[in-house]
Amino acid sequence: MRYWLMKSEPAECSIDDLAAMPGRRVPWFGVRNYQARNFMTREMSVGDGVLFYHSSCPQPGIAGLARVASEAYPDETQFDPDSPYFDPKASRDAPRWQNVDVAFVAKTRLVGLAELRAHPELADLRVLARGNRLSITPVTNDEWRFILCQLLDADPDDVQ
DNA sequence: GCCAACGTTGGC
DNA sequence: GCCAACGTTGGC
Repeated sequence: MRYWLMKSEPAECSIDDLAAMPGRRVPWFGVRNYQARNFMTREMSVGDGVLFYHSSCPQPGIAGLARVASEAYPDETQFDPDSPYFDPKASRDAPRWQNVDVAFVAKTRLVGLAELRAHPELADLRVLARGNRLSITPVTNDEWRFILCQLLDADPDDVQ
């Protein structure tokens, strides 16, 4: 079981939008970065924990919890000429881009960037690294546990 | 709107 | 394979 932080622009798909989806899940389409894609195809497993992060918005930060709900499979939008994510170099026979499904777990309070940066325990959180632009980043067990405790207002030592 | 940082492209 | 130019990301 691993943990991930996945960025979504709330104007595209907010945590509330995810909660309102049929089945409360959505294909994580539109990833067009090889490193992020490889996380989905090579390192994610069904059931992995996801920090749902709102980016490019007035209040960037963690907005909820989700779960990886499928193996990776070809991202439909790469084949659709009308999609902004269309990739003319992709074909059904040779897809370039993949996505997993992500399922809603909970909406949380907004944990903003300033708050995340204020905790020394999160000094190495990938999404906080200078110049980071990856839309999917790994989260360590300790980081996951610490952030959950922040959300639950609990002491990390009391939670396993 | 600015701009730092990074990924991708394409000429050589 | 190098690297300059360009496009994109994303916080501020």
